[in-house]
Amino acid sequence: MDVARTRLSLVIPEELARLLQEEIISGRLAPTTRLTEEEVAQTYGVSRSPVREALRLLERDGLVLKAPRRGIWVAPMTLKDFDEVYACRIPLEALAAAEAAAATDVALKDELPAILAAMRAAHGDGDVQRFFDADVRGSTVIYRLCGNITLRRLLAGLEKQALRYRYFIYARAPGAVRLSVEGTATIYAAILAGDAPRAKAETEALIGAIWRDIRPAMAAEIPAE
Amino acid sequence: MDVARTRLSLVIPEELARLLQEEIISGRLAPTTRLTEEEVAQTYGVSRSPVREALRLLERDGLVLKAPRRGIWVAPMTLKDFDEVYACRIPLEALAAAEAAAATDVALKDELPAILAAMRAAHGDGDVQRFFDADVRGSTVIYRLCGNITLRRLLAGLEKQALRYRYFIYARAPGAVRLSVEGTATIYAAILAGDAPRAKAETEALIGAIWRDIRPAMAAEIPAE
DNA sequence: CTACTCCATACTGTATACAATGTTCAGCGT
DNA sequence: ACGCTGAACATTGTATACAGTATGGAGTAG
Repeated sequence: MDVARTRLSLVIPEELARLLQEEIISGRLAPTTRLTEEEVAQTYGVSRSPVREALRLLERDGLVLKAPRRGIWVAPMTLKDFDEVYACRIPLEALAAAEAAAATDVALKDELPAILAAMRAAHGDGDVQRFFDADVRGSTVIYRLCGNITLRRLLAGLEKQALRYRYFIYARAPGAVRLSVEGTATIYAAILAGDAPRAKAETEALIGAIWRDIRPAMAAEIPAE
Repeated sequence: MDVARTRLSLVIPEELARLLQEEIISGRLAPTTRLTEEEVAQTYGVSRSPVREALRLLERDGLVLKAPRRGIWVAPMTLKDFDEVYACRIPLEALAAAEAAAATDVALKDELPAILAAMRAAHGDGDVQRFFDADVRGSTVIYRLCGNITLRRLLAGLEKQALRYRYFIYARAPGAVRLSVEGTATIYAAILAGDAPRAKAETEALIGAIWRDIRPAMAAEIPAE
């Protein structure tokens, strides 16, 4: 398919992983769906070689599960997995926020207000997709600010799993977005003020609050494990 | 090479990654060494396909760096990277220890004393390699105890980077091993007692102490970045 | 009707061939 | 002498062919 080839032109495995990742996070590729290399390859008009690499990348990010000689499936969404992701996010995102607050890259910090505005606007319009795009951009800015490449690597692997659950809930209960928007505003303020301990504490508080807030709805919609 | 093929018989990329990982952690493959796929393939008597997958795995674990179309290098050891790894280890290892303390798998917990004994014995003999083998086994037991698969995935990627620095220092200043042995004893005691908060606090204390303890020697031996 | 065996099939894993790109160094011009 | 250009080379990226294994269903025995 020529359209796919064009979009994949730079580095096929990474681009392919990004496309598949969007499918999985948005739920268009349902949990436990079987992915065969040949089918993915034909869908995107490439051979199995880059597909295999893309699937390894998705495995690294926890979006697919792989069993040797048996195949690959979209990772199931379970309450256990949800809890695990949030338990790990709290300390890691807090660490990232603290380092971001201590950073000196003013130009990068100045992007945060615009991102917050975009989140608010999307929230006002009830546009979940746009809210997510802004949210992801905000995370990216914080990761770049903190400059800890190792932490960035770890968070990249968590963020995608987390977004999957957040997308799932927000698409069903858009009201839950408000909690995220307001908490994000508080965190950005702390980062802009250069207050690392407060950025850390506010991040721990927000992620913990979101966790508690959406967990009951999650428990009603997905299996325990 | 037949010997290599035999050792690689199960799942070649994973086995290959494990062998290369040992080479890197032990320093036999020096930082910034260029790795060409063909050369690795010939060394182990396999084709480039599994080699490429193995190198992706090592990239995931932060042991090699990859630039598209340009090649792969053993990741450099720098003070910045060292600091990053330890900053991330503190909250993640502490979380793992806390969950391990709360676990109920008595059979698995009972393995800890033997592992501690092995660490002490290796320390007594000044055998760095054996100390590390025991240390890694201990980490594995804790990860299995805590049952948080997501956390396990994140730590697996950190542990290898961390071991590289620890191996580096211990091989030069074996006395630093004592700190690790005694701290580990305290943590294991907390886990066996089912005291999650103490396991968490002791782990934070130990990793922070090791960090501070070996950092000056590290600063003298490796570049800042 | 059930359970077990065996075979066909589909898919993953590995090897190899081919394409494309980055690097290096000789040769030329300034 | 120095810098630039370009072509040969080395190496990665992709496609395809082949090998080996897990799965599912037909067929048969109990």
